[in-house]
Amino acid sequence: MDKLNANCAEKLKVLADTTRLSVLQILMQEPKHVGEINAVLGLEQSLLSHHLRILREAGLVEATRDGKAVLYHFVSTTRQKNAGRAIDLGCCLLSFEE
Amino acid sequence: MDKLNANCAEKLKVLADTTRLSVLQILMQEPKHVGEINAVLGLEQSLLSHHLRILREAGLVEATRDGKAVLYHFVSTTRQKNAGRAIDLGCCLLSFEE
DNA sequence: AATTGATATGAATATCTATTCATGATCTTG
DNA sequence: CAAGATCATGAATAGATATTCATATCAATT
Repeated sequence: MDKLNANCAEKLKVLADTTRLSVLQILMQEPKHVGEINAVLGLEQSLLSHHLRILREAGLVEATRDGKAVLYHFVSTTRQKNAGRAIDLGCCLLSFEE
Repeated sequence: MDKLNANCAEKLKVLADTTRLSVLQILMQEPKHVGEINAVLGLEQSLLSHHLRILREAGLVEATRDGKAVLYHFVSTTRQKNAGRAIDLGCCLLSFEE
């Protein structure tokens, strides 16, 4: 029961960041290259890269090579199909729809 | 749009902690005194108190004096009435039901 | 194969958050 | 009202996370 919470907290930490939320919002609309994402956010190149890694390791986004660029897309799970604009953390479901 | 995310991230940070999740779980069942909460969690007295303040300031719990003890209860919002075992952050809804 | 473009990685640092410790406040009871 | 019980607060520290900077990787192009 405490271990479950630790796991859940860990996943929430991934989302509890302005930059990562912005990235997710962007990718929830459509897949984008790193450069395109940063055209919107205007961050230090490496900083965005670090945040993308965190999102990747959390399984929230996936990357595929596309020429010299890399294309990122939001990973939607089965549970999300029923749940509109939401993010499935396994432990809980974060829904943004009003 | 970035400010909204900043606000949302701030609220998620409150939840992104093992101890605070545990406290919320406990209080979602029924109101409890600080001592009762700590009978379950077994933390340093002041540490629990610090976490309770964070939850209070986020509007997730409320405290009322009860003799020399203090009774805490989970604050449920209207939006939650439709949403079973969930936490309303204003910016988004966290649901724990499976 | 050398150069350029696009992204990732690692180490160093800065910033924030959790934890502890000592102390203060509030209520009850003898 | 002094003492004990319960909880809160503040300052100090430890620990974690974000940010920067320099460098590495990988693919395309010349």
